[in-house]
Amino acid sequence: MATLKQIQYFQTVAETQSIRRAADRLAIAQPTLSAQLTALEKSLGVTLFERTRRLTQLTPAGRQLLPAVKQLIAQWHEMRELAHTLSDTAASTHRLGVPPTLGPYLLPNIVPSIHRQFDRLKLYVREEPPSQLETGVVEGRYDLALVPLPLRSDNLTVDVLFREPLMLVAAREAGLAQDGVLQEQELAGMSILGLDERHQLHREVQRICERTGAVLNRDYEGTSLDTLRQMVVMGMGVAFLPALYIRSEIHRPEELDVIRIEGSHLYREHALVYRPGSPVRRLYQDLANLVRERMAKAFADVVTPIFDRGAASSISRCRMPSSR
Amino acid sequence: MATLKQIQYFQTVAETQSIRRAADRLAIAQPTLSAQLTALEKSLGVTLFERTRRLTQLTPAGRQLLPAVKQLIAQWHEMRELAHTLSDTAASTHRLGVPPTLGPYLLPNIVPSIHRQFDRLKLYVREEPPSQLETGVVEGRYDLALVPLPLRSDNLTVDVLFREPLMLVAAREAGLAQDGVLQEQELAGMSILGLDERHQLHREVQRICERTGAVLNRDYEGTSLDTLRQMVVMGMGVAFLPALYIRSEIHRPEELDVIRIEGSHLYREHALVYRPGSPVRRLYQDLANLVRERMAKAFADVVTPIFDRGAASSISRCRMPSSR
DNA sequence: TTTCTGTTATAGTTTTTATCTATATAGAAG
DNA sequence: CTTCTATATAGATAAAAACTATAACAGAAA
Repeated sequence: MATLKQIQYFQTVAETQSIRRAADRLAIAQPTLSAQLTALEKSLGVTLFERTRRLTQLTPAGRQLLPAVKQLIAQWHEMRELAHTLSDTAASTHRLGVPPTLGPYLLPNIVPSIHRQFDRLKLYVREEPPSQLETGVVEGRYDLALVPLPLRSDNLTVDVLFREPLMLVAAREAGLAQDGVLQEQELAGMSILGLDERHQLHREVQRICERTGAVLNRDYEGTSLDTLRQMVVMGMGVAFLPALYIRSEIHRPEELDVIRIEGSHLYREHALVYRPGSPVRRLYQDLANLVRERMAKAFADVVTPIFDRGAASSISRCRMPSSR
Repeated sequence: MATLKQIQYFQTVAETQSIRRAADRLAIAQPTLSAQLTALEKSLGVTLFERTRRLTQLTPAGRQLLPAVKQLIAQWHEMRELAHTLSDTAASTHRLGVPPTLGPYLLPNIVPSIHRQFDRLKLYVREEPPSQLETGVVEGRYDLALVPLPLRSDNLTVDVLFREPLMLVAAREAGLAQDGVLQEQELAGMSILGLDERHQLHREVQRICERTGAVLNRDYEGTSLDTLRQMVVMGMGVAFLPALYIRSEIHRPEELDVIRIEGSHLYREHALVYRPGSPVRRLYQDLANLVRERMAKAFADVVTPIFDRGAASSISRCRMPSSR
């Protein structure tokens, strides 16, 4: 099988019309070049050069092969250049999965600062339910994903990002919000609207209801946060909505009351996950930090960035792969 | 420097998502493949694969490099195929030089039968004065050329093709042609029109004039055979024209008398020349034979093919290069 | 847990091949 | 006829690509 070297030799000899000069230019010995040319001719089954004492020029066949050779080498240089660009890991396209209840409300604030810091990094973003995101990362359909905790899979690296409160939202006329705050106990018996059970948020709200004595209304379930909000506006009940959603989408406070619940565990936690073996995990850690910092700056009033449980202790049941 | 092999390995591993399976498909040992992949990654400066126990899949960078890799390999196969086609020497394009006083009148009869016998051979034909044809072949601007003898250069292989009579042409009203034949002695004192001195034919006619005592009229010289013919038609004198030209172009015998001269050396000889080192000289010998045979069939009444002085003894002052 | 299985990585060896130096050979030029 | 220059050949060396055997390790199964 021929080599790229041999093909480059071919081109150089064709250009210089001399094995000797080509050898000089290529910084190899002349007999080496002679031998490699012969080897290439043999492997292609064509005599490429007519060697005379005065000069070495292309045969008709060699002449017609030359354009293809040049193209091949050009292609090769192009590929090397692309590889060089990509050698900065932050220059490739990474496939990021996000859950539908977070992505649209978080990314618009995050992506610009990612591009500011990693100017050649590109993101290919898709939305899917968190469980599919996890398997997606494990199976390699994604390079990394934003997912709510806890995780199902135990073979992913987890960088916890931040804690996002779940706020109670009620129609204005319900008159629940005397001062915008309720005690956790006051939730008991309330009828809570939720998303359908394929969403992770369904389970989170369910957990809260169990603990506080509220009742999850399963007669009407939303298929997205927006429909859930509509259901609340229409007076069908109250609902827990993520703080980032509220911050992004609820622009008309006259319609809805947003109520903070005094108590614990009324939040969800989001993490960035990726395969422990990923050669660019370092980049992903940087991305996670970037997200945390960005949250601290832009959403300090809304979410709680989690730094301490970051890079060091974030790997669940999974030893650090030996670095090569 | 990377090799085409390594790039092919890359593609196979990307396709099979497994070093083991790729090694099987490539019929090499698995450690070899591992090593070659590592070598390629090192030479490109990019980690291409994320190796896990379960499978081996592309990194983001590797994923983006894959299309370039596929293109490179496709290009390579294309080139191999072209080389294979060209390995039949009769499938390439050969640059043929012809003199203006022969090419237009010979080639239309020759080229079709060349294509009949060598159906994939292509000719790139250019017209130039014989002396430039010779240097053109020596310097590699042509692969082969049709030239009149004798040659200036002594480092070309010469396949003599045929002998072409020069016929005397006179205006009808001159009344020279009692029976279409003249004795050589009768030329003495005649005023002969010729081409300008850059043409080989000028010298040939000059030689004839010197021997027969005819006078070469240098007041009016033609720049092509056609203008020479016009000069004869207009009654400016008589001229020697090559038999093949007459056969091709003189369709109106009422205007001109074509007279054969009884005597010797009233002809020119044409040969096919090429560099002795040409790797396809065998093909050129075949072409020469084809021309001779074609002349014997189509122009037996006009020219004399020369077979005996062909392949064997045609090399003037030039030993046969040692075949490799 | 332990064992088994399948995958990649490493070690050590052999074979192949790319490269070098030195020299032969043969046109071309003086 | 000699010298110069270009390519080819020979023999030796170094590089690399290949193999076998085995280690390391994750995941599945016992």
